[in-house]
Amino acid sequence: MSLSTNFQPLYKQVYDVLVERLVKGYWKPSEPLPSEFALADELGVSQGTVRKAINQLVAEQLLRRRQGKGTFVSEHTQESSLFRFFRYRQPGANNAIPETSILSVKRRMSTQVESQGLGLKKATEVVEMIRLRKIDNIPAIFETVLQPLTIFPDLDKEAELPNSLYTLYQEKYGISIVEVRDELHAVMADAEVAKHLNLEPNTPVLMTERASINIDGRIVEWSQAYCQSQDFVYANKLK
Amino acid sequence: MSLSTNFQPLYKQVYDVLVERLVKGYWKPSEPLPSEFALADELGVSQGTVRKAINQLVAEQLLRRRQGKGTFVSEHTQESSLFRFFRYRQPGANNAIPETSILSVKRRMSTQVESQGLGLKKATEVVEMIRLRKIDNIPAIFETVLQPLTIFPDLDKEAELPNSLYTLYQEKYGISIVEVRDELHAVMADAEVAKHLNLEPNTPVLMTERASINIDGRIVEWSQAYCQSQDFVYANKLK
DNA sequence: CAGTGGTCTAGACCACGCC
DNA sequence: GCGTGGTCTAGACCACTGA
Repeated sequence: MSLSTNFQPLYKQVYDVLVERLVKGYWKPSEPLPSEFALADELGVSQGTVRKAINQLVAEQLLRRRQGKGTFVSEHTQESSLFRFFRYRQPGANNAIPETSILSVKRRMSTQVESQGLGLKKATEVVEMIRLRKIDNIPAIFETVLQPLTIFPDLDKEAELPNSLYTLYQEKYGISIVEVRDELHAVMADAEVAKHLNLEPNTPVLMTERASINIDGRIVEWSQAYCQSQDFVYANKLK
Repeated sequence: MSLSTNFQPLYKQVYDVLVERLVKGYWKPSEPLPSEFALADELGVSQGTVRKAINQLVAEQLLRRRQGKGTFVSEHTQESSLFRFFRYRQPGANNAIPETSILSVKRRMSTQVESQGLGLKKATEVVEMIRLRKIDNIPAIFETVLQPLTIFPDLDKEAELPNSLYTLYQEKYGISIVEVRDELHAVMADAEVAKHLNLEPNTPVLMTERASINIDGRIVEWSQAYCQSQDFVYANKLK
């Protein structure tokens, strides 16, 4: 493989090759990559250069390394992806893991707002999932998730929908979520939200709009979630 | 300098030495550090090891490097610290910079909630600043900021309070904020908040409690901010 | 034990900023 | 031209894993 045609640093070219292979599913989640020396030989660079590219992918959590064992493609396990992107918890608490129940799944066309949230100019056919998530057995989040059928064909026919959808995305559709973008609003709970969250009408709730980004940079999911704000907060560390 | 007494990797020991010097103000913001080779000589390690430690500090934004010039201690300029930690903006917008006006400054003892927010077991004497921040000339955020006087002696006697306090903290008090922890709530605007944000009473607003962390790991500031949610959102990217 | 990643070194050359 | 950081290499040794 020739790497010398353009003027990016070698390690960046190696990085790009690795990302491309990950995107294309050349190595599957939880599989090991070849060793640093093997990759270095194949690509015609030194082991240190491969290491630098791999380290960046580890920092971005696309790969994991274990000394003595090897370098592995990250899996989105239930717990890791919940911990990583789930921000709601009791005030001061460290972490929370929600239980999720699906209220409905159907196909429909996206509205204009939703299309825009998905980064599209035109309406597209989507799967709409409505879910209720509980934290410590308290109804916490009432959520509508949209997935374009072009990206997730026949997602609505899945027999089992897991607590964290990202696991399913990765295993069945080759989609690895590497980033989410949230916008938070404070709104009044409407009758439906209040009912599901067990609130008085006209209680303020947190509303999060979230776009989820695949490893290849596309928005592949858009959701709108209402979280009751009596018992829960959206916690965020900025560095 | 001997680095061989404990069992941490060399680069980590170098990192710790550098952090300690930064905490103690051995090098001031915007000053250059010695070159990699000079540091390597002084500490008795190779240049590559120093580089690894410095790279980590660059990733944490405590240092900045410029090829051909040197390595510099980050300054919290007005703009950079506003961009870095200011999360409120119009939906879909990329960035916003607020204008800030100070409504009041006084000394008092912290309440129990505030002491806890500051990570303290007992009440302490604090400066309380109340500020109103506008975005695009719209009153957006009504905010109460608390600083312990033990950390910021005579802060209430400052003649000029800048738009971003972090600049002042760094220049006058040797405090460098490296992390903030936010908890977001949705609450009803009370009469005072509604008045300042130009809202009808009983409008839902976003309330953010923020603890700000110094380079040495201490919480040095705690604030509570009410942001109107008609025009603005709290935007957050998670990776 | 062999194979993996983790650390550390020494030295080469390049790209940039400045005098 | 000189000094800085940026990249790349080659090789040594250590620490962990599993057969």
